[in-house]
Amino acid sequence: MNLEVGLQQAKSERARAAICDATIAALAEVGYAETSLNRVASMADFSKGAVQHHFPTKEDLIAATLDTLLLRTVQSRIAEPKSVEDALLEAWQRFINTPAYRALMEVLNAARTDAALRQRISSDLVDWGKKLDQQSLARYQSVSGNAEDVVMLLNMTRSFMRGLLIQEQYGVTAATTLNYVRKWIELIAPLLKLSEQSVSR
Amino acid sequence: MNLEVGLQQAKSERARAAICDATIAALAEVGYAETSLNRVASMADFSKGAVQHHFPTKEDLIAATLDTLLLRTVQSRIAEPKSVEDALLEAWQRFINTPAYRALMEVLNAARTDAALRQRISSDLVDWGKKLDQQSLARYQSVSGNAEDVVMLLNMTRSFMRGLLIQEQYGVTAATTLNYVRKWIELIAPLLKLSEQSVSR
DNA sequence: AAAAAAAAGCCGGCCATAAGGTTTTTTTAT
DNA sequence: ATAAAAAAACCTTATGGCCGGCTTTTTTTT
Repeated sequence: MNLEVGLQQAKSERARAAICDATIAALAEVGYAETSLNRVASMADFSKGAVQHHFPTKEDLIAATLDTLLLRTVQSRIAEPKSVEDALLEAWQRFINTPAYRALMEVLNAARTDAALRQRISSDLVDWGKKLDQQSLARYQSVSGNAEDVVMLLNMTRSFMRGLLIQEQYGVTAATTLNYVRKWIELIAPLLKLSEQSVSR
Repeated sequence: MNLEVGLQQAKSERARAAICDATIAALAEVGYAETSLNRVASMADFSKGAVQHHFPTKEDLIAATLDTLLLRTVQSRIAEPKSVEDALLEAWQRFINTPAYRALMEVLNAARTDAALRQRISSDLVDWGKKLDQQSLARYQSVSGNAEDVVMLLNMTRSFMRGLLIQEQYGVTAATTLNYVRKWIELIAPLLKLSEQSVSR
């Protein structure tokens, strides 16, 4: 009767996932500095000891959370886009302008000044960047025929959207922000076209 | 003999400026969370008591520092630009890609999740945004003749550059980043032209 | 005497460790 | 093969060291 190989392992896995989810929520809501073990524990409905059992140090917790975050953003599939414009707008609405991406930015920002954390996560981030580039190449083509342009334009778009998230706070309405996104797309889209089979199953 | 109206006042003013400078450096180097009164005091070569005399609470310190930061970035004059391209590149190199701007972003990011701080600084930030918009209008014109476009394009440029600062950390070289900047300038420069008297003395 | 600066002390929250207790898995012995 | 024993994993609670922010008190300067 070993259908469920590792009842305990499964439980453990569930616990780790729940804790990482709570960490993401905390990062998005209160930022990196306030994302304490205490807070994460109470948000995940575990004791602090449980959290520390699964993730001995805070760095471990953050690194693990970042991994699930990166994985999630890469795996997020976009419904068959009709046009480049649609695809980019979707990217903003369902990929960047989300709590999860805000959590990601909190970690990135923290890593800027925390050398240990930066070292710990940098290789993951580099891999992630490469995956995103591959994804760009798979989904888009440059009208100029230059593959490098595709990667560049998509990275620029992500940069722009990240920048929007920061500006967001001071007197710029969501509608204005959306206008900026549309304008950006208007400028960029003519340089791109969708690949034939843009949906990879 | 009141030639020096407030000798003490002047000294106090100098102390405040030095403390704010130290705060900016701390924000840029170690981030918002680690910018403690202790650290600022030691960096500015004052006692903690002195810092707290001038800025009773951390919020006061941050708010004052932000003010000098905003003032400084607005006042930063750009040497008579030869072209739109030059002007935008200068904006990146001497305005955005600087420790001071990084310090500013630390405050902005902290304000996202710190309601009290956000409330405290929001009006300053809104004013700052307006000043930047005015500056954009004074320096640039849209080839379409539409003034709104100028404001929008310049704000988009700032967003994009902010986003570049974040990406900076993970495996993207400074040269690549500069390439992105150039590409963006290449895209939007044709939509803008310099105003006649772009230098307001 | 008033303002500025320095020093000292308190409070609270953070991360980390360690000592139990409970549940699951593995090993051993019959 | 199966039941008991041992080991391991999981989780809780308690504890301690540390540090940042705030307040109060003392000293220095003007």
